[in-house]
Amino acid sequence: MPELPEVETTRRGIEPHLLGKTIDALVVREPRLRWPVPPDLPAKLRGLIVRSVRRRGKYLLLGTDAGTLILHLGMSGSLRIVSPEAPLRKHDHFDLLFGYGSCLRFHDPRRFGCLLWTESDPKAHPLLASLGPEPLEPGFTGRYLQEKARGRSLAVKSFIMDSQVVVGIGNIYASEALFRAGIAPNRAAGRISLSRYEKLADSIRTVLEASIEQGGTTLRDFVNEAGHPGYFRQILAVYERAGEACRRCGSGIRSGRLGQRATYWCARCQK
DNA sequence: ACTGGCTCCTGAGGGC
DNA sequence: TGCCCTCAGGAGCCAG
Repeated sequence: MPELPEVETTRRGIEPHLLGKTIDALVVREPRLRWPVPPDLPAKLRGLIVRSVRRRGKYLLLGTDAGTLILHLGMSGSLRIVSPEAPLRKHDHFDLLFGYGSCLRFHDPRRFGCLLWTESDPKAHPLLASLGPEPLEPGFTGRYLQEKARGRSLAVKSFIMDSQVVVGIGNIYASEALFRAGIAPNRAAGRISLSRYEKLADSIRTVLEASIEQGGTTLRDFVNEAGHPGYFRQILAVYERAGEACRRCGSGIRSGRLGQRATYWCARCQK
């Protein structure tokens, strides 16, 4: 399930195949994604050159001279570079075809992903306008987190999964980062000290960077642009390890639900 | 202003 | 072998 590391892995994988390339066609087989793919999009894209392949949070942004494609992988989406003749699988919802005979193919069984288009500054698009800072960029600090959490009673895990607080942290990395920071997931966000928030900001950076290095985490669906899985799963500390021994203290990893989400933690290491 | 709950969707896995 | 149920989750949306 794509979180920031999986989207960044995808971005890095597809970028060299797309930069400077001309879009020949967009072929939409299933427009019913999270939001419908605009019906006039194929006509708009034909002949445009991809000038940039960027990421904002979990959104991929393909920049052209006329506008920007906004793409989200939802929770089961993946993008692969394939030959246009590659056999179609179920749930291959659209192809972006390039003049040199290559194809960016979107696959998404649950259709929570999206493909949208904006001709204005993408930062001003409603989906992107209220996003919080990037966790791997300088504005993201423990002080920022503590400031943002002031007076708030919700659980710290839900707090760091809120894209208006910080982007890119989904259910897997929220549990992992809290374990590394030694903070219990249900602790009220507004009642955590500055020094512990500094440790949490560090843990978030560390866990995201480590996962990007491993090519992301593959639990069920995620594959990179070449169709290969990511390997971060092998070093997950708590996620989907209920009942197994904590790698740090040996006691059993707990699991439960918090804000309708599966949550994993070590009761001895996290307070 | 916050917070928690619901919703979209399909496939996997468990129980019987 | 097959059916039914539950769960997985990103994030917008809405009610309280």
